Amino acid sequence: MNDDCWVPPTVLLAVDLVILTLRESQLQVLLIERGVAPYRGSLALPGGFLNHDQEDLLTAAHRELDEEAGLGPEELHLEQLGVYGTPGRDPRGRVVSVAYLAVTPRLPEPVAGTDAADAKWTPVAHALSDAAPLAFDHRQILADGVDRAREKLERSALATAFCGPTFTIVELQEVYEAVWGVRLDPRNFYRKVQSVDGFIVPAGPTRRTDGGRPARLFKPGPHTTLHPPMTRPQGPTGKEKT
Amino acid sequence: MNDDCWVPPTVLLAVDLVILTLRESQLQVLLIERGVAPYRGSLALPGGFLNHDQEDLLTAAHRELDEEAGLGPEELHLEQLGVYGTPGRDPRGRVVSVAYLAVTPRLPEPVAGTDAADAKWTPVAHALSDAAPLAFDHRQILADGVDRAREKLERSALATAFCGPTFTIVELQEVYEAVWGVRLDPRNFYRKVQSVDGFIVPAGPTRRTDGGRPARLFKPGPHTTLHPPMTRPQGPTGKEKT
DNA sequence: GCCCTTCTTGTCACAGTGACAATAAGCCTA
DNA sequence: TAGGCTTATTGTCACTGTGACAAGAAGGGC
Repeated sequence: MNDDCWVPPTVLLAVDLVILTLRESQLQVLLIERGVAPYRGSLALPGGFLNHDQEDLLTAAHRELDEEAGLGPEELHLEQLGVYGTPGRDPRGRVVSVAYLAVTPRLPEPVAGTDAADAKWTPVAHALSDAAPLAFDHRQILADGVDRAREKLERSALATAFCGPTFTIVELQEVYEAVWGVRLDPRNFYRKVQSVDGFIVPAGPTRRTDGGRPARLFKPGPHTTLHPPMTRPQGPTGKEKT
Repeated sequence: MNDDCWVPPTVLLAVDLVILTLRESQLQVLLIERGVAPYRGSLALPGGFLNHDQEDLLTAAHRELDEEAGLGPEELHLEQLGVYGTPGRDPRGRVVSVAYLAVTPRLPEPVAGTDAADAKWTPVAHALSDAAPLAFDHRQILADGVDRAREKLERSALATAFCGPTFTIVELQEVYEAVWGVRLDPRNFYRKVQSVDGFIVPAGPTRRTDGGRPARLFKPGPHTTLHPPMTRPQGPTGKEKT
């Protein structure tokens, strides 16, 4: 009410990154092993505090992305996931963290020799299991990030962000299968994905082999929203209220 | 990097609320007229700083909801919208604001006699127009909130939050029409909305009149996610990339 | 009882989808 | 160089969900 004669409390602001990729047909996330307390030795999402008082949030996220994952501010899908600010989530004090979601194409090697050489790709299924307790509330953040990715696959062209500049339809299907955790019919997927307006466009007459008949190459189309949307099979578990 | 010998910057944390309702068949938002600088006299979203160092974000949002809108922490849909922390968005310093989205049933009167008697419902179309410049970056926050509501109407039972405990199908249709800004066929809407599993259930044999044939009453069903989803007409403007 | 209004139930053609068969195009081997 | 193997691409078919539109049902007012 009377903001005049009252000093509002301050908090520490951090950013955390959920960086997803596809490796060995599995959805994987980039985790680092913490070298300092708290949670020293635990796995955690890449992230850190704001550098200075005037640093923009998105800028900070990109900076961390570069520092901890060696991924420059290229055209890397980076989207705000949410804020996590429950008191007590960080033993160091009142830390409020802004989480971002990033998706990157298959990378041949885990980033190494960089600032944070201890960054390693980990299958999401393992990171979310009880076997690998993450630091802070990072398990929740990761779960939210994966959920977001699953949803966005339905209505946006996010799936192409998992692929390189060109890709085959089967590769695109593998993205959907890995992220959604389902099996899809190649024939129907082929038909469907091509009927979505502006999703993917043929990339030259090029081809690539793989054992059987060579597959056509495609690249991301002009549209980022999908019409009609890709529909996820298996009537999602109709959650009950309350 | 070396978190040890370095003091991370602190910021001021605030919450802002986008409170939507339906009045006179229009989507309206609750705005307050600011009584103090900065932006004194301008319209703004309800909101404020954290009360104390240990206050939870959601708690703070509910507190503001009560203080500025007189809406208790009843079963009011309150959902995190995003973080707005661009440096310079608030002349008072580095203020990072967490925005929440709330939806409430038709209220007979603008909240009055309360703490913030200057709160008033404003049609969203007007609040987003150039005619009524909002304080800070609240226009952007409002736009994001409305977008979110539009999307959630498709796949969640959010529409029922605009209605009272019981409602007719026509009333529900008015929600969709107002939020989406479209006209829907009553016959198809009637069929569709009833075929969605667990969306709405009949509320006793009760009825209510309105001039013509009395309409059946319904209440929210057990499911909060819609299958199949309500589809928004008019192929959304396929946005171009870049 | 008749008209007017609004709610509710049908009908019909058509697009989109899941299930599944058949063909095409390379490589590999004999 | 003719199979044979593997994988990609093209079809087919039945069925569901949807948009467009007509017809019937249930009150209120005169």
